[in-house]
Amino acid sequence: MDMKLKLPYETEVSCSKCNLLKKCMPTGLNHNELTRIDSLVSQRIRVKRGNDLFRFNNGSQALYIIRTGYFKTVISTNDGRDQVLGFHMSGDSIGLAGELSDLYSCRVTALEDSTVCIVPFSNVEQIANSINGLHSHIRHLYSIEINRENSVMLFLGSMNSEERVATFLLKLSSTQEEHGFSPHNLNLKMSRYDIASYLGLKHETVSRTLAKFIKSKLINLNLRELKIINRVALTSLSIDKHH
Amino acid sequence: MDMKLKLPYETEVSCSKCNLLKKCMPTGLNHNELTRIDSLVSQRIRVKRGNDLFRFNNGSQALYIIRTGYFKTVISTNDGRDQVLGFHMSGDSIGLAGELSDLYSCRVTALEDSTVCIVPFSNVEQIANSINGLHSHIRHLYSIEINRENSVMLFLGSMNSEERVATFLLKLSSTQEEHGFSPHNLNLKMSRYDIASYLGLKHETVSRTLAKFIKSKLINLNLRELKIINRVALTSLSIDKHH
DNA sequence: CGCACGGTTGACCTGTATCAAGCCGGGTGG
DNA sequence: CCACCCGGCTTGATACAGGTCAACCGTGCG
Repeated sequence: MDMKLKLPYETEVSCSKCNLLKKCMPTGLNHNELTRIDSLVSQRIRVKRGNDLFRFNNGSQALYIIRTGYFKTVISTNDGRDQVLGFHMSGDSIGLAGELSDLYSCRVTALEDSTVCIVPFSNVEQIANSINGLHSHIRHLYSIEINRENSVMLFLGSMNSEERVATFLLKLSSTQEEHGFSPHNLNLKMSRYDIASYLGLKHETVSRTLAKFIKSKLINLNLRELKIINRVALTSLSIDKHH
Repeated sequence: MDMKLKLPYETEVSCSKCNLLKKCMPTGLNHNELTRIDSLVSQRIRVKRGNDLFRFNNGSQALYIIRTGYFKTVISTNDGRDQVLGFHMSGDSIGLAGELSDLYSCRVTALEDSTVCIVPFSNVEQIANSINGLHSHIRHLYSIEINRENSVMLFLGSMNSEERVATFLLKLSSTQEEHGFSPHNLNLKMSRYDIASYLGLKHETVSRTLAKFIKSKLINLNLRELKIINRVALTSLSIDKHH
């Protein structure tokens, strides 16, 4: 199950040369600090599609930063219920929850072949004081995560199925755009089941809602290739009636 | 609206003499460190029931630690929809989300007269390096919050109304117990509307579900005085079938 | 004292779940 | 290379949980 493959892999790069650096570390580091950054990362691993990026239940206490690929995080109860908590792509940090409650188990599954940098908090602790803004950067990562979860709670708690799906698609689209991809053509990495779980719906409802969007010419959809063709209408369906 | 009342108030105490210290700061501080802790708190304020503990949208960047009282956090969209994100009592930290997204506005409302200590992160930044474990303690606070939100997403995403209400009551009960109160007699500080919003239900549904619980002798209820009389049955209704 | 708001309960309606059947595409083994 | 199968997905028919609308009551605040 735990199919972390050790290096080497072709994309092995130091942090200081990584093009994700500005997303994953504080900005404005001087040369001195930059050279220290590399020592934060204890490991760079590959995770193959369908496999879990495991977090040992206690004490792991590391930040997992996605270099390439796509993940979902899933919480499950001991009576077997699952809930997808989120999707994550390159530049995102996961593992912030740290020590987990004993009530639930949480796993992080690769939805495509991925590479991940592991930053143990103990390393952060050791050198953070000598790197300007690293602590507040970590805090920033946390607050991003909390804000993300807040908006998930919002749609889980108060939106109907159309609003949920529309919001989901728009969010996906803007994330794509931030990563330099087209905001109109989405390549869904997750199954309808994953989407359904994430949105608190059943997969049939997701299918039907997407079908409705197709019929009313808001989107085109072929398998997992989705094209947004009427963003305005989609936005007016979603909860955030802005831009 | 922003009814923070300045000191003095009778419960004015230094951190080092505060009985919440072990909950709100790292444990095992030496005397030297203890004396520094007080300088973390920039202000201790009162918030009267019904008033908001405001957070200025950007840059506030402070930790609000509840000394006494009870709060709810609410997110609202610009189209007027509200979602209660959580309830908080003494010892809890709020404001971890820090800078908020521009999409939603978030407020923290006192459900009873309360007192709050304000710890600006800038103060933390200044002295954290000289206090052992403060940084990791702050991280711990974040991870508590994230875990809390995860479990909210779980019931918002996958539970029916009975499970939601049962889980809610049991969670309330165990929180009470942790604070040294009876786990059987709950004094609900929040309205049915608040509960409903939190649980992603309508207030009528909350009422009816509670009525069902009363009829089947799981609880007694009079206004906001709630007594758990069949905890086992309640637990078997809730999602976590453990202890 | 009275009013407004929180809460309960009933009757009815609807959105989403549930159950079921069938399709398609990709991966596997013969 | 083809056939098969399985899992992901769609679509339809039906059921029901929870939402909606409405009336009413109690209580606590002004």
